Amino acid sequence: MATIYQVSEAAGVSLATVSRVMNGNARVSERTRKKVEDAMASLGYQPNAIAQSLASNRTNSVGLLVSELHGSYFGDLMSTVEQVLKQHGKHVIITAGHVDEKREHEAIEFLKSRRCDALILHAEAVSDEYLKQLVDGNIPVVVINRKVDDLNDNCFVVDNEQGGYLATQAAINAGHKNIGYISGPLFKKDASDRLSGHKRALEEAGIKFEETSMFEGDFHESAGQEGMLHLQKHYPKFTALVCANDEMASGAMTAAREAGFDIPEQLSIVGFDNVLFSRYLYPKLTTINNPIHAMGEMAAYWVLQHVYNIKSPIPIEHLFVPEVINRDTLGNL
Amino acid sequence: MATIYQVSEAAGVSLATVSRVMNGNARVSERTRKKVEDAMASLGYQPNAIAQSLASNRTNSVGLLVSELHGSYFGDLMSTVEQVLKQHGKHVIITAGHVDEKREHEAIEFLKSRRCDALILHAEAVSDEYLKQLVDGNIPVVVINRKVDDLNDNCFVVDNEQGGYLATQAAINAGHKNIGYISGPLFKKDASDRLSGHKRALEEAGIKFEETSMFEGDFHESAGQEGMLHLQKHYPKFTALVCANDEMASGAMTAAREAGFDIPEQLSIVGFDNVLFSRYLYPKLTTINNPIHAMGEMAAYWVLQHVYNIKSPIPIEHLFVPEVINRDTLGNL
DNA sequence: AATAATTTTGTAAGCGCTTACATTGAGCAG
DNA sequence: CTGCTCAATGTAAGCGCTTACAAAATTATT
Repeated sequence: MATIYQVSEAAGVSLATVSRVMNGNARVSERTRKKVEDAMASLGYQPNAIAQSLASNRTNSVGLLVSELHGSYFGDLMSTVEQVLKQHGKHVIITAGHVDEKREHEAIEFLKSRRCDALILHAEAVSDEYLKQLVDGNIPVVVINRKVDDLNDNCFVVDNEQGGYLATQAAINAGHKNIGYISGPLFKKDASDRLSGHKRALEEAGIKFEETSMFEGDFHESAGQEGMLHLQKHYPKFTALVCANDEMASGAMTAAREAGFDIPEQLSIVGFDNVLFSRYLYPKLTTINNPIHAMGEMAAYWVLQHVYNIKSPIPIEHLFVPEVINRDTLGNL
Repeated sequence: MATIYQVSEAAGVSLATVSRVMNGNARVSERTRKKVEDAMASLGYQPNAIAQSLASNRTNSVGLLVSELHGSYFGDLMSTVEQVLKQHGKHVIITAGHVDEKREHEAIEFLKSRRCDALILHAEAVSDEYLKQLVDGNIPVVVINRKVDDLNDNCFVVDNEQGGYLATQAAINAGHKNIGYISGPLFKKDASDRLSGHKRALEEAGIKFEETSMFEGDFHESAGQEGMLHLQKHYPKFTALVCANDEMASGAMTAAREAGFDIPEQLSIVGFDNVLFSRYLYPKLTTINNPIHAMGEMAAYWVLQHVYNIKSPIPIEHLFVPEVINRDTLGNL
């Protein structure tokens, strides 16, 4: 592997000059530039990014923490962030935190030890306190899908309460009065926000929220099935079911079908997130769009602007609005 | 950010000693180890991985190239590889090649410039020649899901021909004689292998392969819909449809439903890959398991063994066998 | 106690770059 | 032709570590 030294020798110039043509940040005469480029080409020279980083204190890479490396939600997020940053010559280092405090913490430490120029975090398990410390530290940090008090400028979130409201409102508008709800784990902010929205829509329509109409799941598919079973038992009069995410909606659909319900004729279902596979479902799932794509994009632009001084082509916004995606699982009563 | 120098000062020892306790590879007396560890803790010292890499010529990270960062197939692959490597303290740097020669090439160069200790590639667009060169170079490389001549020891592949054979055989065993086939793009080795398997099963059953029974798609969902339309027109007698991947099978299912077919009563469908969402489909897709999980695991173990001298807990194998996953879209005639 | 063997620790030379500063040399006004 | 300016290039220090080798401290051997 050729080094800059060999290039400088082959080109008959100094190290510094080679470095200059590589980085293009200082003036170099046309003639020497040519000599250096030729030398590079003939040696097949490839700069050592590690050495560059050490010397310049810049890695040109931003760390991205996601909860999982699979699943359409995170796939979307990773794809988007990578695409935007790569366009500007920056690279993404991805790690997974698996919604576990220790592992998230380790993943973040890893990114820091890797000297990422910035961090984009979808952190669910670490404490607000830790995140605040991080932001106060010497590395720029943005947080996706989580609102931390006093950290508004670093957070990009969808209005989960409004999303929950819209989902339930859609069901109400379709004439439903008895609406079951399968929630996410309520210790998670997004889950409890969505539930609040659900309750607000109910209240606004003059419908009383009944404890038995709700099941607290864990956002996984199986919780949808359990929830469906639970509701059939404890709240049998429901004609519509709002689920706090698409995975659980899918589970509920399977369970509903097994129980002999026609969807949406006998049971309407509304999901949340609008992940990619929601269109593969049959019938196609009516859901709430969680603009993860837009959030990822925005986070990437924030980093470009704040860390690399590349002006964002779109104004930086922090709160994203959800919207109803009408498909086939919500029927009129 | 504290450096090793500050730690050494605080602990009253030399740089070298601090480095030794960090790496645990040389003997250090219990007393000084303690002193150093205390100093580290009180300074909140975090080693600079960049500097470590430069000095040791080891990054403890392996590069992973996938075609896309989204999609269940790659999600699975990334997840698996990361999990295995992380268990052994190694990290994964993920890049996407987007099935484009130039971008794959750039992605690989990036990983090399990052001085990854090894590369795990799901490379679809670069040439065999390039891969051979890479393997001959000074960085260990393994290739997933692609068989390159003379590179058997570095390739991990599923037996696509056999998979294609099994898919069609399953349909034949269910009594079907007129079987449509939606292929992947035939310039891709896996697509043409699957088709060969399809033909072998047909031949074995004494069924003549008809050109009109096949449609060449591009592995995307839309190709499934197009293929379905094409077959209805040119090969209307088909009672079963084998698709070269699950995405296209999903598209075909949608088109079939729109055309009024009951699945599997009027039309049977068999997919290929067994990606995660195939179980979300309705009816649940009968498909061929593509052991991407096992391949990713194996590739990771290969790297651990060959690069880091960590013995693999399972014997290294290079050819993986596909198998039929019986679900609900294949019916008896 | 003296010496050898061994363990523990320190010294210093890099790893491959970037960059502040110094030097060189060309161009130009006077 | 001299002196000055400014663009082009070179020199060398250093980024934060690892590690070969040397030195010192400890333990074992006689």
